[in-house]
Amino acid sequence: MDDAGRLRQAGLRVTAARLAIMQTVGGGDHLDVEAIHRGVCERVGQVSLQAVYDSLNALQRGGLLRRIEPAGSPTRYETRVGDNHHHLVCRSCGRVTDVDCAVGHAPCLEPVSDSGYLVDEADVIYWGLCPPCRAETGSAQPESARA
Amino acid sequence: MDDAGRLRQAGLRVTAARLAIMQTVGGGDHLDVEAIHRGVCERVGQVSLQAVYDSLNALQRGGLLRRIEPAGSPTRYETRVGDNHHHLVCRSCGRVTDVDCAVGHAPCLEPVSDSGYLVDEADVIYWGLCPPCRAETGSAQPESARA
DNA sequence: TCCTTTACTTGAATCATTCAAGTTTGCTGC
DNA sequence: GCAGCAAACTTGAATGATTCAAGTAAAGGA
Repeated sequence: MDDAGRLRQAGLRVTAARLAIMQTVGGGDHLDVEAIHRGVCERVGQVSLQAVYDSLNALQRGGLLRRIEPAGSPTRYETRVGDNHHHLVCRSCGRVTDVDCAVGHAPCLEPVSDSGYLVDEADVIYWGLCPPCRAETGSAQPESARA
Repeated sequence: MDDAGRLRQAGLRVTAARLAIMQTVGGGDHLDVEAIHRGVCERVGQVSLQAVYDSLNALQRGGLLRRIEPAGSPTRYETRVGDNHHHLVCRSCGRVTDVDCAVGHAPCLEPVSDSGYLVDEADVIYWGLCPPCRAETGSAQPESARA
């Protein structure tokens, strides 16, 4: 299905701004709101930043976009939704990279004890240095991850 | 070792404010900065909010506190550091609950492909509803976690 | 006890994000 | 194809957690 169809299916109206958002986010790499706004304006002319925020929220609620919010850095968005993947985030430059779950359908992501919580999602973020930033700082070989 | 000793070991000066922060965070349950500030003032009288922010950062850098930053909610702190535990966060009330890693020393937290990243930490947050909020909203039985 | 460095105070600034009110536009029904 | 309504968009302002800056106070080694 195309973006317009997906929008309708989510009960959202099809507008130039929203199609441009889908294209921009889909063509980019975990873009932040500012970058999305720039991309949208390049495609369809002036669109207000607030419209971008509003649409991003609507698209996320509708399941067309996934929101990524690494601690201490602005929100980013991606079009890869509904699957089982996590993110590597660079501490130095903020770059975000997709990484598949180590165990397929995330059995280890169900907490041993859920303490009575009704769990509906598990967010996993790996923190580290991306290859370019590693080269810059001359970091040693990888250690293992600790939780 | 007591808090004063831990502070010195981290190369930090021992002050009434910092000891009060350690006590407050240790005695509380994943408190946010405002709550920590209140607790500190109760213990040692007026301390500026900025001093609390500054000390929390210093204590975190020194490894005496762990910072928890669930997406979309203010930063929280805890004294349980250096072990392998994750967090359950309630979508409704924001409550944070500790949960041990399902697999001991987090083998599944090493990404399949680290894409060349030098990974040093993995953050895992489970999102859901805590028991009281579940009761309020009359939610059904738990689903399994998806990543 | 002195001196240097670190911690703290007060006050202002930042920045992502949200709220509010009014206007425009997509789209359903006629 | 047109009317009407709700959703989307615009402009402008507000919010709130966090940080920055400059000056004062106090910890702790010499």
